[in-house]
Amino acid sequence: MSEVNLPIASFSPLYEQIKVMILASLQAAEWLPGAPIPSEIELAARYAVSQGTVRKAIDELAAQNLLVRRQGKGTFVATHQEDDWQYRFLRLAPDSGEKFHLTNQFLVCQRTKASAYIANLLKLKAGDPVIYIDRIQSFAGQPVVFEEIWLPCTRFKDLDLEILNEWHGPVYALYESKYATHMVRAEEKIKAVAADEALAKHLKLAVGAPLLSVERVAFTYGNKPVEIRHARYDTSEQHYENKLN
Amino acid sequence: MSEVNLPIASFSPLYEQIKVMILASLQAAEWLPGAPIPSEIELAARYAVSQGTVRKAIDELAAQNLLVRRQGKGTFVATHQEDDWQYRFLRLAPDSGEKFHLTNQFLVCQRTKASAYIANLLKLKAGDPVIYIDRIQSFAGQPVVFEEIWLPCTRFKDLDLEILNEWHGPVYALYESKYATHMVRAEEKIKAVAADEALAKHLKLAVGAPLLSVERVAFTYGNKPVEIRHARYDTSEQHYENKLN
DNA sequence: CAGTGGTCTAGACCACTTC
DNA sequence: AAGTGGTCTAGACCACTGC
Repeated sequence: MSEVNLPIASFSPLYEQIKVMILASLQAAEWLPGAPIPSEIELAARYAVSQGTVRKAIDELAAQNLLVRRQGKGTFVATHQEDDWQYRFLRLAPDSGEKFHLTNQFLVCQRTKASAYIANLLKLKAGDPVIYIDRIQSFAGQPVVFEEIWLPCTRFKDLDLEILNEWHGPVYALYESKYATHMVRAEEKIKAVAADEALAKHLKLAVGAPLLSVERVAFTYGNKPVEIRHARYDTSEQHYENKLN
Repeated sequence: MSEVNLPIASFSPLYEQIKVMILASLQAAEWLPGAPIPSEIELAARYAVSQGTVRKAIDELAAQNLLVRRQGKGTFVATHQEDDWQYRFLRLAPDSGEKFHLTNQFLVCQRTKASAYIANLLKLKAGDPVIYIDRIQSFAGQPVVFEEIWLPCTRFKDLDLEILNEWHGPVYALYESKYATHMVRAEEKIKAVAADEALAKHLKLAVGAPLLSVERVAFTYGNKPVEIRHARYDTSEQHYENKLN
């Protein structure tokens, strides 16, 4: 009867607490994407723990792709602006195996009110203002992707068609450099659907042609959803790749 | 001019060498799926390194899902026979969110010669003997998945329809318990296709209905491909889920 | 209670980058 | 040469499991 009960939250090792503090600094934009964070020795001093404990915390954050370690240089905040991260979330690849350069064409960028469905995914209220975007991506002149994007207006205040069409590079790099929003992870739900008239026209296919429907919710720091995408891929000459571990 | 040149393979830390040795023991079936490997202290003694070095090696193998750590109990060889791993590679989920119990019906299990395509994926020669399997998986009485499977005859000598239909549980658990073959990872290529007559009949859909085509290559230890699957999913009431990190 | 994995430390030294 | 991350060690102690 001398035991302590209710060990509900039980036990949190030091390095977990340090992960939380580093995450807080990332979320507070104390260290920006692409910039180095303090060295392990400095962080160990700041948090009054050993270097090994800081290492373990950083190791786990690096495994989640939030930080990037570079031996001899330092540890950096992950960014979508680096060459090797440009297409980090793109799983579409040409069947031929050649390298894939998609060109962007933005068609629409307008303010609307969020439907109940979109509001729910973005954790807004139905009717809250959102930005709605349409784009087509082409490969070797052929339209391959038709994509709809929804963003909360609050975070992407002045975004418009001109900004989009003048931007060269991944959209997630634009979000980072102009809207201080770094995408950390995403979830996709995939179905096969038949092209309706509008889709068939955009992708230059027959009505009824099978398309891959990919719905994505993308999250920033703190598991905050900030972008919804609904893409349709023409998979006649390309495919969606996935690795299972 | 006194420097050594050609540091091509450069440097391999101790824990990497230990990973290689542990992998060798796994591949040699010295420790079987589900069984515990020796304790960290034993391994440290065996390899004449510190416990910390063994820990790092095991940590990385556990991160790749080759080993499973259980505090207080030991470290175990990963297996598809555990409850929580039953559907480790299944990414299909019902839209409703309810839990997904698929029932299996095997239609065909016969010996053939590998086509050039299949042989290439399995790293065999065209014409080498393979087993060809058809199955249908149903959810709540509705057929949802039609799947073709190719296996090298050498590894799955006596596999037949009776064995398949008497087996209750995941196919990968069968491979483990009867054919000493543990699947480590897989790669999938996904497209949208239209149902042909045969598919439409199997899945009780109209000809031309959009289906998700999922081609999988599954690998055992040593990156050896040992199974090809070509599935077609009816995604009208379910979807393929993926997480991007 | 003994045995397992898990945490944390302090210190030595190595590998890589930059100046 | 100085600064960074990376490896390795030895030892103390904690948390969890099962006998």
